[in-house]
Amino acid sequence: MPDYQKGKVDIVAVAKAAKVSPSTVSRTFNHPDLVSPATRKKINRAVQRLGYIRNRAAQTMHGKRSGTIGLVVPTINHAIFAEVIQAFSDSIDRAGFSLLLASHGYDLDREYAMVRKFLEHRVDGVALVGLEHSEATRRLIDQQKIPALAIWNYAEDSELPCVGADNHLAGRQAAEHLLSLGHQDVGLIFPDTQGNDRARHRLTAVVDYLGGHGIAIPDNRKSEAPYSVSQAKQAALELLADPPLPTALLCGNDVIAQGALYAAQMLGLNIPQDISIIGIGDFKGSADIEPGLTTIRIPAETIGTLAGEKFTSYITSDTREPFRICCDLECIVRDTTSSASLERFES
Amino acid sequence: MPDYQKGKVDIVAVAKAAKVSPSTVSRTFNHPDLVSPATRKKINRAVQRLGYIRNRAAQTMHGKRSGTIGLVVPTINHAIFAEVIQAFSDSIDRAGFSLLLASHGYDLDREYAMVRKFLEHRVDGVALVGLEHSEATRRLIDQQKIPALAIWNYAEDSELPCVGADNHLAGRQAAEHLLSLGHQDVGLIFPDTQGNDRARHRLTAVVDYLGGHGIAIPDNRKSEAPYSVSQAKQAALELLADPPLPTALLCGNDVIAQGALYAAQMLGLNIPQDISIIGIGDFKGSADIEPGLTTIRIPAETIGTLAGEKFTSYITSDTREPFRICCDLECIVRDTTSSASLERFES
DNA sequence: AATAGTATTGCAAATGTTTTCATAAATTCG
DNA sequence: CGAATTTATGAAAACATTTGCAATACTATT
Repeated sequence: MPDYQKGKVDIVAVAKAAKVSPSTVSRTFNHPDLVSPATRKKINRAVQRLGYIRNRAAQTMHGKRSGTIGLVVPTINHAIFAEVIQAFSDSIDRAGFSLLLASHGYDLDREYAMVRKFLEHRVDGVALVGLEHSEATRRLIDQQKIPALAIWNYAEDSELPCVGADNHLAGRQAAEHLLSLGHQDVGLIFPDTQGNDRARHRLTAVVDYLGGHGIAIPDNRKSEAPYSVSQAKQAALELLADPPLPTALLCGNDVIAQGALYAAQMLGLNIPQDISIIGIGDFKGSADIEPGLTTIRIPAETIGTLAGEKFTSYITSDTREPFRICCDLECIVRDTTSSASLERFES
Repeated sequence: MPDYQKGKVDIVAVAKAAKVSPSTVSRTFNHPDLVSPATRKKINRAVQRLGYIRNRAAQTMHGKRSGTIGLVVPTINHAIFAEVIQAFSDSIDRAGFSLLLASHGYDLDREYAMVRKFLEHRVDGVALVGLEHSEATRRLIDQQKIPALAIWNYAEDSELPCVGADNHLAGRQAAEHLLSLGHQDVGLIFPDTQGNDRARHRLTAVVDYLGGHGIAIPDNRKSEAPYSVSQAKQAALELLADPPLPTALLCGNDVIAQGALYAAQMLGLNIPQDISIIGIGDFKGSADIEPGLTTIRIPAETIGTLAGEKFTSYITSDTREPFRICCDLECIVRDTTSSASLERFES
């Protein structure tokens, strides 16, 4: 019968039960090769019997790693980051780390607070979304010399190691696709770009690219909506309120595109004949919608997995070679975009 | 100029800088009222200057709470739990706790492993999804006397404190709604109920209720699909392959319902005229789909928030009064269900 | 059989806090 | 003004580990 009875099962209780010294118990865990098989067995039996569980807090105090990595995301709620979080979590779990998660709701001051909180917990590293962070956050990371990682964005000159995609490129590819189909009258739905460099990069790339090809976007073709299907739907409804309709809608991400799609369906428009819609992201579900959403695929799962692998090995290595990994984008053409001339013809 | 230079900024470094003893520094954090305002100011300045950050690992070792709560969910990826995770995270954050998150992919043995991992980190509590857990998990929680919470399900006789909804009831309400519309030929799409008591409770309730009203569900009206839009779409496609079509589809959750909806649209069916579809969950987005999905609303956000509040106060109280909270369901009728007779008539 | 290794174990110091207890300083009151 | 409190601070033990060093017990070698 186990006798895990009254609380306190620590390494010395185990030592006592196995009739060895605490050091030997500790060694059984940390350097099993230094302990004779016989004693090891004794100790393991004692561990079992007492229901002992190692105390990482105590280990951490010793300068050993805490075995935790903090991830701060803008939001957990929406489809946007769920996939990266999942992949990142699984990936670091495989390397023996646990995930501390927090969200800041697109408020960079809260992001700072979260990082600080994680630092109190002595995480072995902090992963943040995007490359734009408050000065305070950057200083903190710098001063505390805590391994940090930027996820989701890529920039060849980023301060932090990063694993992500080039959001400028994502915006440009979306614009390119529309242009290649002959669209000249494009509506834009993007979120507020304040504190959201992903969105900002995409938007400027889109505007620049179209501008570079002689297409200016008048204000009445621009709409702002947060990453919410219902609010995007609303915004799209307004954008499509009075004719002439734009021939295409380019959306800041797939959540917005989904909203736009529903809005168009609600208005009885045929997609893509009456209007083309393109998103960015290729979130889970974008493929399944009817009609399937054309989008620029950002490989969230790959990013999360890779980020986890690279970051954990960065943390555990003693050289700490910085790295920057750019994940490829892909224009996934499904059924929400088609040639502009055709649209004009049919309408 | 700050001199946070060479690593080790601990409480004694601060003490030295402020020319007080470490005890006083500690007290400034934990019992500010016991230290004179003047010294407090000196200390705070030193803290600032050195960039000191408290070490919770060391505190934890002292028997103080670690300030972390572990949450183990089946999956982060899908819409299903994203909302609860977000709400729970925010809620415990407000109470000063940090969230350790892990997922087990509907594998209860992995759930056990995750709980164990969290225990090593000396979390102040573990929250699990659902009431069904492996014997090992239950024993672990029991032996370690760790505060535990079941989220998402409610049962009046649950072993663990719980905050959630009654999934039997959810299933019955869905069936009731369909029956009240006169549907007699109902197709079911549910996930594997192995290790998923939510789904199992819903399914048995549906079958029982319909059975109790003389409606048996033949095997060819039953289909299994995991919580994935695309796979559910596939399953629905098969279920709707050969006539006669059922007049309604009752789906295990909204993700599946969404897949079913897309499948029906793909087959050119009119919804709800040709076929009614009802989901369970009312996930973010279900309201926005076209047509809006009829579903049984499980108030995820409320559950997450409430769970966080109740659990943190449970943990911090010394009495530890167990609690069980049942959150109300609501049948949200949108545009994917309508009367069966009408359907027959139109077809 | 004595010597030199090598494999195994234990001792004790160190890690960064918190807290109890004791002490010193400041305040109140008669 | 001196005694009795009250307030503010410090010293040291405790928390659960890990690890460098020293000690002991083997094994192999000649």
